[in-house]
Amino acid sequence: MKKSLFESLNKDQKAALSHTDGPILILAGAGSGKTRVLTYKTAHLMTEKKIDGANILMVTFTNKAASEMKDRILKLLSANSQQPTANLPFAGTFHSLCAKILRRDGKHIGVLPNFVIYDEVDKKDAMKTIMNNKNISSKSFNPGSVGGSISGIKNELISPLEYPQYARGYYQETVAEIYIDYQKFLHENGALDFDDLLFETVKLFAKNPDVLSSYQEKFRYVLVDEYQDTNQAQYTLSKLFAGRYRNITVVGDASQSIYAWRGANFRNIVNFKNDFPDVKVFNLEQNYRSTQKILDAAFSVISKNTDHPILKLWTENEKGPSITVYEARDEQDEVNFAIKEMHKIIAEEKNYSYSSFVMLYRTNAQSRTIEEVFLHLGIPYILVGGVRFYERREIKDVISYLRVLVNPKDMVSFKRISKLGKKRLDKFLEFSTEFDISKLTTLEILDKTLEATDYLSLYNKDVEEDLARLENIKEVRSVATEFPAILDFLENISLVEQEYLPQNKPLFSHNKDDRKNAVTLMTLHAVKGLEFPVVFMVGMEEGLFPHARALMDREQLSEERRLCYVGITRAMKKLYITYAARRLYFGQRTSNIVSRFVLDLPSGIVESSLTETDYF
DNA sequence: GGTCACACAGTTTTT
DNA sequence: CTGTGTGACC
Repeated sequence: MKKSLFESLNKDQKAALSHTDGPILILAGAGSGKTRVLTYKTAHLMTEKKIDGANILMVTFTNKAASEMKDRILKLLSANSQQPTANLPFAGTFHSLCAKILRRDGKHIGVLPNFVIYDEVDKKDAMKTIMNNKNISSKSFNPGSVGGSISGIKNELISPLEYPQYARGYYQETVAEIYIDYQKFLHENGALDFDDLLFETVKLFAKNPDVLSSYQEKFRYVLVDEYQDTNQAQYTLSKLFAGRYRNITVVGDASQSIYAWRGANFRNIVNFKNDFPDVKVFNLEQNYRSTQKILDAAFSVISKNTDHPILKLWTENEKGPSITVYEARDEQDEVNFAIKEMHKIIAEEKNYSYSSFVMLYRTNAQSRTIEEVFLHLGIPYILVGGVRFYERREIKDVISYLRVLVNPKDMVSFKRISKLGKKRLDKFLEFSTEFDISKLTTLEILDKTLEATDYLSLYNKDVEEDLARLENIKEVRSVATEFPAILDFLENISLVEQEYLPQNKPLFSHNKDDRKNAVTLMTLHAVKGLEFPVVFMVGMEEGLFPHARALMDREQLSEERRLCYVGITRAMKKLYITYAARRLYFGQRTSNIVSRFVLDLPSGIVESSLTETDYF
């Protein structure tokens, strides 16, 4: 590696990446240059150690993170004036990796290469069908929560045959029965759900040591990002991949584990040394993102957790302004206050615009009031979250037609298109025999389907809501051009959430420049991995954050605290914390007391906004 | 097969 | 408050 590249890293970062072989644990604090170390390490492996990129596996938790990694590695390699390398490392999520493995080798365990991937909506539909067949009322058993339970069981790698021995009580025993039928149903439909992608791959490896062996040979170097958020299945897969060469680097921070409710277990990172006793551990504790006061605030909140290790971050950055805490009269006053502060900052400071700000809340339900105030005042914003693009009704409808073309066994999709009208279905079935889809591009198939079924006539251009749906279908068409092979297309839309395109979202302005210049609104979960110059954390009240459901449970409270830590550490320059004395929640006026997390902030770095706010 | 009224529940959501 | 699901009815 070129000296200049190496020199831009600090001592700890250099140490962490120059150790290339054997098990390595990098405890990387918020804003400590984690992605940097991972990408440099990969570049280092390729250029210095002459490792073929094809022998390196990089696993991340989002596709966005994966493509960022790829971009940055490519840049590093070309900056290092390497010949354009033929092989770049595989960088992707566990799910996309497993989908690829199963398409190739799933046949050994009865997984056919044209399987479809069921998302949460499909899963719920499947669950309803099964529960109906079993005469289980969806009143006493909510299909969504049964699905969630089964997901948890699968992530623990417990099969339908094994689960009954763990099931306790009526609910779990019923889940055990549904689980058996659900797996059978998926199999009959040629479908896998997200959890199956992982579990089936583990099974494939368990039953076919030679297949496992071929992947172990291929992936001689394994790097796993966000290791604190791995579940049992992902943890097992990591160990399997690294089982032969033991060149495994895991990166993460227990304090940022916020997906326990989804099976993530931060103990996987805490106990990594039990799995690999000869592990080399590196701590990255220098923070490049935030002011000292923000780090102090974050530390004072997270240090109340005693169930996991906590990194003590430090920075060479300035101390910065105090944390502003504001008690609003109600939820509208809260947002008005935030906007007033934004305007002050924009007016007084250079280089600040609406896009410098993010407003973070605990629950999506809170976003509506916030949006209303933004709309009312005409402030541009981008709302991240809500209904996922590919789970929107019109998208699911259109995709279902395509899925049935590819996999006629898929009854969930078939049922869905059946509900779109008898005539439409007949025309579709007639049309489906007329073409050989293997000879057509995705876009051609899509357009022919839309034409044959006259699907678009369901919507009326003059109705605003319908117009948005038509726009969304247009967006699917543009994705279709990117993936001319129908199987690739279907896999992509299953595994890759569409970017948040402002035009899908209620936006104040239709002017292109204004779109970029917008305040971001999102949940605390969604902000992980991002940073903003100014962060507003709103609704800091007991019952909202920490959420009411977490109040009675130590572990859940600990996770809420980590979530708060994640929120605080997103801020680069200035942090605002607000709560409302009274708020409208589910149509009820409630008054909550201030969040314990606010009370945990050290008084020396906090100022109440009743006084003049202190800027930069 | 489609529509309407009513009841009811309502964290977070990388894939 | 509001989105979703259910059951009754045309």
